[in-house]
Amino acid sequence: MATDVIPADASRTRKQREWQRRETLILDVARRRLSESGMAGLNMDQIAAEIEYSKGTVYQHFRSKDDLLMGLAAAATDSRVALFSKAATLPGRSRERLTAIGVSARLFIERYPDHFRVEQILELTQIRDKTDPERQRRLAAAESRCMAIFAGVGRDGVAAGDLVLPENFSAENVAFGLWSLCMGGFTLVMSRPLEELGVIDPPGSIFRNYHAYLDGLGWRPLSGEFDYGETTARAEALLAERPET
Amino acid sequence: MATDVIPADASRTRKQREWQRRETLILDVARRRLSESGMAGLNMDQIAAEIEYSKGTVYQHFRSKDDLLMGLAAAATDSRVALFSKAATLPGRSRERLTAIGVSARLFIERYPDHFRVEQILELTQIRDKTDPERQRRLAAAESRCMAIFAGVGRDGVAAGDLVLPENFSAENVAFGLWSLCMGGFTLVMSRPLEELGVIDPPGSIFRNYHAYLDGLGWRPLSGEFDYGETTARAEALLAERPET
DNA sequence: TCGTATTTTGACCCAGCGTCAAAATACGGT
DNA sequence: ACCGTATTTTGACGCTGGGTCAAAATACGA
Repeated sequence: MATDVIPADASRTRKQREWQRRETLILDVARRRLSESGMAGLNMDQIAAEIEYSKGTVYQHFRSKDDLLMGLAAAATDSRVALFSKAATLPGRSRERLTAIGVSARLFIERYPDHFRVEQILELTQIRDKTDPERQRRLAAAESRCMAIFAGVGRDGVAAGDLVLPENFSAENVAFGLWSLCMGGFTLVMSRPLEELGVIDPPGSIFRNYHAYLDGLGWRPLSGEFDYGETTARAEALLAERPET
Repeated sequence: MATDVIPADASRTRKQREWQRRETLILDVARRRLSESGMAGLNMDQIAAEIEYSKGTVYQHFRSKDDLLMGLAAAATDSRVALFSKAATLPGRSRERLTAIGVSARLFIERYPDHFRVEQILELTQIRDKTDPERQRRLAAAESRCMAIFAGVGRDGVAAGDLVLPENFSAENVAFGLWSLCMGGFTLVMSRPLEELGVIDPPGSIFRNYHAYLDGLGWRPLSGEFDYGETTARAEALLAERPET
């Protein structure tokens, strides 16, 4: 009976595929719960029930609840990196590409609000222990890639003479500034009723702040001498493709 | 025997004082634990043990663990407001006072790192329910005061002709930008090894980013035409007084 | 068909939050 | 000084939810 003899290799991969599918399933369920009802709503027993496997099985994928959170963060950062790299391919001047990255930061939050929530939660929950080192490594690598994308654009700007970096200020420092502005801005927008405090159009304001900062650094062309609205539209078109999770 | 007849009024206040003392004690212990070992290290039983009262007594001050966290946040924001208001009194041009506020944001983190940690944790932990409405009100009021301080400086800047606000952009929007920059910046500094990612002198970079942003808005005098180093030194001197908790 | 390796299961342990009836204490009146 | 009432404090207890592990189920090869 040759039919029931499945090559060990194929069997292995089929199993691996199923395992992978299940891991994704766990992450999806966890992400939804976390985003819907916060940390309080994330419960290992419920996750197990929802995916129709036992708790022990969940614990074979993730060694602890924290590790599961870390898994969510890694997935989130991966999708962010995907969006960023795409944005950085926008044809045009360095600051236009930077604009595209800014747009992608906004799109990231619009498209994957759950991922952003997770990133935020991880931001301030000192986890690190009790989590799989491999997952930690993956997260760090993804962050590193984000930085590298920025730094690349920055170097191009310097090379083209559009940007002159101050002393002791690298392209990564600029990235740090923009990152602070976006992260801080979106965090505040999501956690507080800013309109009530007198802030007009907070989300739009983030974009404006982004450009004000770049203007302040003297990154040419300045927003007064260029139509970044058009650039934004092009970036949105570029990033509209492939709307998958 | 008139001596054992203590006026009801005095008795009441003595009790109130003791109660207040105990509340402060609880908050101090909780803050230290939280800052030292994160959420995992914050434990109602241990707090009770450490202050040498029973758990029930702790629960008379705070209706839940979340409520205790909210209490910590309120205390943190209060001390921030104190620092901000002081900073806003620096004599000089509007942007100098803004510089002083920036300095106070840094000092806040240096002086009360525990408070900052707490604010961060609260930032992303959806609590609100299960907490005393009065405490919520107090927290919102303190945030509102921070905004008001900024907005006041902004209005002065506009009045003096040092700042021209774009359309649909209020002084509060500027505050929002600076707030994002500082909060995001300090959060990143505290949570990640930025040097490893290529960022030179992250804390100093926050200050530079702050001024780059203000330059971008065209808030005069621009950093190229004024010695804000001197302003910073003055602000530090002003804020050095009264180093109490 | 059977024995071994692997995977899955869920009962179980325990930490920790929040409750509440009982104990302790304070206080006012006699 | 004594007692009764009001207030405060206590800690045992209930219960939820994270994490473990021996036993059951399943897969696989001979």
